[in-house]
Amino acid sequence: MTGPCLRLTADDYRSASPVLAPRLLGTFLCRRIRGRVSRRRITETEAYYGEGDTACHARRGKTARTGIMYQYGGFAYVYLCYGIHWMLNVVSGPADFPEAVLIRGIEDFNGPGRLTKALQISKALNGENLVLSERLWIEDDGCRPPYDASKRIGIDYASEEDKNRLWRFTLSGDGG
DNA sequence: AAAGTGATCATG
DNA sequence: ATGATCACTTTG
Repeated sequence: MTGPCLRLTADDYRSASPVLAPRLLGTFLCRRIRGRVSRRRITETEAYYGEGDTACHARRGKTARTGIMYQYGGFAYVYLCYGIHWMLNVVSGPADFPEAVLIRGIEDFNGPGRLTKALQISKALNGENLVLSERLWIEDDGCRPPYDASKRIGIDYASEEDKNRLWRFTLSGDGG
């Protein structure tokens, strides 16, 4: 069941990242480039939650890079990984608590580094306000697809407890 | 299996 | 100032 396509609001981003991450599955990641808007459904996400989450970039507290994660939800957190790939995250939750949702896949582009390349998302969009932006935002048409939860990947440095959290979310039947 | 690649952060 | 690290992708 779907309805009109509405931009996510500030309230939508107030959810804790383990709640927001599956909620974002099936919503549209929207990017305007030179007047053209591309909309693609989000197919895979991961949650990173607080300084107590040893997989989270904010595990060692607030720094120049992680400061944006301490904002209230609705901002983009974009950082460079392995010197090559830009990662897109959606900051969630209340102010002063660092958490975010990593966008790991969209229709036609699986992998967090590939989707940012396809949508030309880089450092210039770090800190973008997704509630107000004309360049990057998320829309919801009411689609609530079935999904699976599994362990996050690429976090060998985290504690066993945090590695075992089922905070990776994939559309059912999407290979996850 | 392993390289490529550079910003970031802890350490000195 | 320096070096280790890294929420990945591609190639062999």
